[in-house]
Amino acid sequence: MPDAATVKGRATRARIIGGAAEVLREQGVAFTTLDDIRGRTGTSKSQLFHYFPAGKDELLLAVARFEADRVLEDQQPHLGRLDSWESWQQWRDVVVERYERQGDHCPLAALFLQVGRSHPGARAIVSELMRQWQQQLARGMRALRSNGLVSPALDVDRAAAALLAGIQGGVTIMMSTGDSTHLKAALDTGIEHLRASAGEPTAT
Amino acid sequence: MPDAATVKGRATRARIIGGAAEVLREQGVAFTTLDDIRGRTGTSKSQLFHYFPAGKDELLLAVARFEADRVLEDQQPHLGRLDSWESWQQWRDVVVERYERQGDHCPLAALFLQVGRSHPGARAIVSELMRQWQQQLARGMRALRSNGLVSPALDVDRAAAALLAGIQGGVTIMMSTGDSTHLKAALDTGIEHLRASAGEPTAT
DNA sequence: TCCGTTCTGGACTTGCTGGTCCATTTTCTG
DNA sequence: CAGAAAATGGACCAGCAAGTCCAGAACGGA
Repeated sequence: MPDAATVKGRATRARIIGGAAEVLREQGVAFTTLDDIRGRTGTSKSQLFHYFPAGKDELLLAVARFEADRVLEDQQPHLGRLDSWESWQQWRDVVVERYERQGDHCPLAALFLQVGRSHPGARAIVSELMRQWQQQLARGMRALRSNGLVSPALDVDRAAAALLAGIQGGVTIMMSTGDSTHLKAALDTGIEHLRASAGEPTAT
Repeated sequence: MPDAATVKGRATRARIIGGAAEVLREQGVAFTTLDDIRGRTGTSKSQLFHYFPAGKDELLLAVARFEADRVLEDQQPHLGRLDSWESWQQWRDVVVERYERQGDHCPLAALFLQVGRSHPGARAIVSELMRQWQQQLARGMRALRSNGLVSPALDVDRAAAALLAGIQGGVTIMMSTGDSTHLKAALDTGIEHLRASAGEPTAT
């Protein structure tokens, strides 16, 4: 898997992935050529194919992995410590801020569509990301439950799945409309749903 | 706007759009060429450019419009009559069924990414669809409120935005993972949230 | 220092695909 | 029926972008 046998080689490979990620965010997958990536990363055609022998698809997949890793990292440390209402709120703010900054680009979605469902590796990346994300949300909900902040009857896994869906959809809609209202609504309503499950009255 | 001056012309144009929509669903935008569309629709190159002078982008945009129109239509008449818990449930089932049938293709998302944010018309289509969809959900919630089924304090617009986000995200996740769990969770949790706002106890 | 491996540069090929063009047929109008 | 306008067929073009190739430079181990 480590496609470089040398320190220098690994550095180049990393530079290619990072640079490609930049270009892809700026131009979108559909409008990015290998030459664009070559230009940005200061590499030559042969380097691209040296590190990604299978060509463009392999490179795109590597970028997808790279981006997927960032997604959860960017939400830390908050996502890992969802054990109080304050920490949920902080996490919520970080998510909103992160995606508002990202604007109307979702590198992952684009990458996925380009590489295609046919490719075995593409699905795995997204599936794994979603699994981990949901798992962390569920863990936070269980922490709340341990602290007696939400009802023991709450179906944690379903609530986590719903919240995750809301986030994804909020981001999707923001990409299309440029408006983060839906993302915020999904997050706030989701958290509110947790609060309500504790019987705590909800202030709108 | 009506780019055809003749009955025959309009028919051909419609055939092109419909056929293109099929091909795009099957192969994905990234892998569909004008020749594929030409083959499927039994037309010639000159016809394609006769009805869509601006070329491929214009055609894709027309298909996007076509697909967007179907989205809400497919949810009728349920989406228009969300005035009882039963009707909400029916609508929910229709949505799940529709997207499970559609499988892992979201023509709109793909189209949008391909045509690009740059294109002025692309955003408008999606924005308008989201606006209408959310509006219908909100109307349904107001109907519930009129019938005393949900709390008057419910922030209808926010709840509708959150529910819509959940649906979008559920579909997105399903496209990536092939699993409709998240979509169902989002729908069920959203409806449950409405129910809870009425003070009605929630069965899990 | 020497030799094999890795890394790099960049010219070149090749196939595809969007788009053009014009001749021909069909349809509408009066 | 005649002439114009619309619709159609399909050959052709041009550019682009992915991928190939090989020569040469840098590097690492003995």
